[in-house]
Amino acid sequence: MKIKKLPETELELMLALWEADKSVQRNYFNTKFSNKGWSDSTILTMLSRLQEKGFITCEKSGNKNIYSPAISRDEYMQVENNSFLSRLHKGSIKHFVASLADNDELSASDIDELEQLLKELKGK
Amino acid sequence: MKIKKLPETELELMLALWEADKSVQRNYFNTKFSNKGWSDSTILTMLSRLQEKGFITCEKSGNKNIYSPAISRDEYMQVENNSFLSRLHKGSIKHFVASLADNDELSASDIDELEQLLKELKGK
DNA sequence: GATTATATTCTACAGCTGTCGAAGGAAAAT
DNA sequence: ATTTTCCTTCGACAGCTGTAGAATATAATC
Repeated sequence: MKIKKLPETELELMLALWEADKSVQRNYFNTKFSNKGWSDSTILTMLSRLQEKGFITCEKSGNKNIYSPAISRDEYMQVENNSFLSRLHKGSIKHFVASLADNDELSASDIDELEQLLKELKGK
Repeated sequence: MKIKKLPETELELMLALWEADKSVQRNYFNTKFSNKGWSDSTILTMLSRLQEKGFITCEKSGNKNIYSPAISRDEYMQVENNSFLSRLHKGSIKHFVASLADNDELSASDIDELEQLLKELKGK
């Protein structure tokens, strides 16, 4: 029952589904990803793979499929967050932020926002 | 000349190579990854793929290969860091930290360390 | 120099991903 | 009831990954 990381395209669909925050039908993805030039088949294949993998459930309404998430965004985020930190930053958020700073990818406003956020978190 | 993300196992080799911080021969990886149970062939295949992809260079010394990185750790980290943030956290480190907090994956000491680091960064 | 031990290169293959077109079934339009 | 239109399910296929045995080249040993 361990959650695995999804390949890129399947993840995009999941993110869209979580964002919808309700059950949707295939068409939702079509419009959402109209820019990608994916054929209906492509989207349906990805959805059925997500289903096999246990990320979504699918029920029929007439001839149409209705999709719902079977795994929550938070559950999945945990997997991705941990995987990222442990693979690349010794499992520590501090190392990650330091890495961003090393590469000049941390702006002054990023720093301010972060400090602000940390202050709030401590308040709890 | 855009750097692409590496698959898991190739990345592990690269990380090891960067860590070595000098040119190494195949044997280095063997000992480093003795726990993985990889055969010599497996390691050599991955190395040759890394070479094709332009991540390392390889020169011969007698019948032995000597490998060196052709892409720096920092360059690569930038790719991974940005990809991670943009794919999953709206491109913002703040959102990422917030996500960790939401999932109770940010300990008090993480927070302290981070604040400390940010303070130092501002000092520059 | 012939034989034995090593290291590398080639070839292979199954499973996963990204992408569909073709085939089949239900709904809508005539 | 028939035709047309949608929608979904079924293959399909090429490229990428993980993994390694077989074949080959090079070095070491007798």
